[in-house]
Amino acid sequence: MELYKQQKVKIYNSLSNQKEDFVSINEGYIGMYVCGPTVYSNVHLGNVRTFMSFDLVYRYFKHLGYKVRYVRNITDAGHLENDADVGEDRIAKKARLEEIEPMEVVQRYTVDFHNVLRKFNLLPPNIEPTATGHIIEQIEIIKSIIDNGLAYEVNGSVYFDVLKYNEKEHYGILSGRNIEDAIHNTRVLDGQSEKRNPQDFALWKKAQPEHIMRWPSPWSDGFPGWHLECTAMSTKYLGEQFDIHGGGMDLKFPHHECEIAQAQAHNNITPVKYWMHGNMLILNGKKMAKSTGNYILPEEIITGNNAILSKPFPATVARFFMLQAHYRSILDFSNDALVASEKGYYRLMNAVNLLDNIQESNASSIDISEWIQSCYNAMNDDFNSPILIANLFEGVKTINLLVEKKETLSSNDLKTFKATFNTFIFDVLGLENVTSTDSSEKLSNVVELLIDMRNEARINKDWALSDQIRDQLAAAGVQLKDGKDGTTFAI
RNA sequence: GGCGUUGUGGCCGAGUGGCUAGGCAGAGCUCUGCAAAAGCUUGUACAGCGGUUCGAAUCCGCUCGACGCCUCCA
Repeated sequence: MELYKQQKVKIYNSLSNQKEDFVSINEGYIGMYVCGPTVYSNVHLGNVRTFMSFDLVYRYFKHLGYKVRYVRNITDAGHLENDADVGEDRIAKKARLEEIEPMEVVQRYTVDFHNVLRKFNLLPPNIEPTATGHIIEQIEIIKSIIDNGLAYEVNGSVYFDVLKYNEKEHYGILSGRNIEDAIHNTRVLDGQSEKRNPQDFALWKKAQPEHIMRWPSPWSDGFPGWHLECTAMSTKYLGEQFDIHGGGMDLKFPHHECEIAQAQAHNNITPVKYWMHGNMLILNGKKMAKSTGNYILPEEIITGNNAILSKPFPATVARFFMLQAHYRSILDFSNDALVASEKGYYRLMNAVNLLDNIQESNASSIDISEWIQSCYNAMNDDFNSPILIANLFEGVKTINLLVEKKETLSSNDLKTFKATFNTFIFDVLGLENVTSTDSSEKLSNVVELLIDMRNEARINKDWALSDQIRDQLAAAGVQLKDGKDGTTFAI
């Protein structure tokens, strides 16, 4: 029997602001859409956190035996710098500044994005569509919305009529706003706006003559509005209504609100059953954002090449750090927190490495089924990875007791225990087992030699010499670890 | 100003109306020639003020603070 029939997941649905039992539209299948990056610059660590949160969701559903279609888009057109009325396209701007083709910008940062996510061990989505690859689909949706009387054309641009839509539907259903308040709070500043109301948003924008990113349409040579691509691509690959839509908290309004309105205006059905929003990664008490310069690049974690870092960290340690917080909580990034996580991470991996040293017994002295279910319970409760990790550390204690033969497991129990421990750490959390000793072989040989010399000195009870070797190695940054089975070292 | 989230012990970070989160650091113990490492054990907490309750850090109200969105951002 599939695991998902035994393990019932609850998801916090942003639409209802409460945890709901997850029931997929088609049993055994899940359609999931996550808003991807706008590829106009390098992704920062905050971006990575959001995608990692949904990587966790994807991995867990797969583990439960669901057949998941995971779609995550690449925004390579239409994302304006300012509001949908006046700003410059982010990618076009970057291309202008660097004097390269917009598609070169897109290519460069798409490749970077993939490289970064691979380093952090995120699984690729099943479909990764681009906005520019779906211009026709977007135009068709605009036509449909115009036909339904919920969009209007002005000077070659098409806008969504939010007020008209709001007469029958609730614009603001996701973000808990109502349009009347918004109208009262809107600053009326640009008199030359083509929009009937400031809340209206662009579905199609006519391109200025100098604008090089342009496609033909019934209204003008131009480009699609940012919100539209997600509606077009999610509808195309997941259907008019699908299970899960995810993204960063900052996309809730207006982006996801607009998606709901567009899809409803187009198909007359609300597009998404469960909306999920990952929270922000903050740095220096402020949101990480490229636009403010308050950010850290994923690469800088790995190289240590950032002023706030005391040293480099393996990517998987950063992953572990982020998974120690729940995806809906704001997470505060700092060097100290990362250092603390790293120590915990190595303790966890040390236990993983000890698993093979455990010997099976005739009978079990502990009940592992309860522990296993507690791991599932953690994940079933809105993907609570911090609780799962706490349970895994309970498992670490158990492993140490088993190694010391203070507890015992039968052959079957041991097999199940090992499999569960490994599955949650590597398949579900997506951690990788790296060793802290990544020194070169030469250095390793030299240290081994010194260890041999020290051990000889110790046999001769020449403590002065043995301590000198140990302490001077320590001063050089090489730490000796005397164990029962000999001496090892760490750098 | 509006909408929303949030305020937990030295630090990071979970959580529930009454029962230990967990990690790091600290302390004690085991091991060791000493030390380190490793393992085991362990203390300090729920912003403030009211209210509901037999009982609240957990529910409600107010105050103060922080953050996000309200123009683009994962």
